[in-house]
Amino acid sequence: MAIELDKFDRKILVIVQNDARRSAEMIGAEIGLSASAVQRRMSRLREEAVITAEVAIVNPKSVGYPLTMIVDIEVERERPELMVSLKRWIAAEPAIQEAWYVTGDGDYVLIVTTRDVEAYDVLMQKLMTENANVKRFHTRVALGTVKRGLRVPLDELPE
Amino acid sequence: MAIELDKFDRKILVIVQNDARRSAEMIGAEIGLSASAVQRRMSRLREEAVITAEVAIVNPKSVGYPLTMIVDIEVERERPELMVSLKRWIAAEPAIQEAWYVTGDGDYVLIVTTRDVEAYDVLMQKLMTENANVKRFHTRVALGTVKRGLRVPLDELPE
DNA sequence: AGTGAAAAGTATAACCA
DNA sequence: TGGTTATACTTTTCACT
Repeated sequence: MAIELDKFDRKILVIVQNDARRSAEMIGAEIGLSASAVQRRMSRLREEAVITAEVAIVNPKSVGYPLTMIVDIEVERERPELMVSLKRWIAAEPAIQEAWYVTGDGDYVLIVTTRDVEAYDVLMQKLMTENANVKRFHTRVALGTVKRGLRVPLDELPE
Repeated sequence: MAIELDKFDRKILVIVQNDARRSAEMIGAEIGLSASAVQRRMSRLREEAVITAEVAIVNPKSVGYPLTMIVDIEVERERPELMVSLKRWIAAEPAIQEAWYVTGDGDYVLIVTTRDVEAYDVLMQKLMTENANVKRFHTRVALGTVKRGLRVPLDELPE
């Protein structure tokens, strides 16, 4: 699963994790490589799915999605087929931004964003109705976002 | 805070939230607008910080960061100045990808990624030592990632 | 692998409707 | 605002080290 990355690859990743619009020429000047070498490495990183996507980050508040909830879900693990369909349900629901299956008693942690509490209530009722294995859930509302990102801390690596 | 976005803006955002490499021409063809109209809207969206960044998403596993932890932190709220420095500490720590201040008894929720459990232990010891107001923390390890992203569900909007 | 240069594709900005 | 055109960049591809 881990792919061989040299110093240059890691430096490129550190840069494009912050700004994917940087031209290969600029990146090359920064790390000491020609533009075409940077381009070739970028295609390889995309090819090997080290870079899985290049996306625009939208400010939720400026488009009317100010609410973020951290939701703990307790699930009955007895029926594996229901677990599979729950995962599909989560994956298909746009309001659920992130979801992990975590240590503990059959728990999932969800990050959910909605326009208001009503929309959140509707969503969670739908979740309970359409997934019989969800026993209960516990909601925490984000009062403030300290940090948000998916950046992998490559700059911390030795060398 | 909320900015006026018409149907075209929202369609553009839906597309670039998934793929920021799409050319304005392709986007225009998809939504029925000329390339330059799309470009102009894109610059406006960047200008007004509706789009806050365009970034490459790196697969943590392929670069040797397989561990994700969901960490609940309990904080003494008595001294506000310590709260401020805790927030700064979190913001400055690259291993902490996300952090929210949430409802409950002075709690933060953190999403942390590290190379191994040792690195995680070191990090959390450092957190406790350098932030006197952190009373205790509780760790859940992500056994599986169902979904990961920062996509705002604009496609759900009326019209 | 890396470099450098030509060809193809994109973005940016000025102008008209 | 949206569309069109001209110019400047950027990426892509290819020949060579």
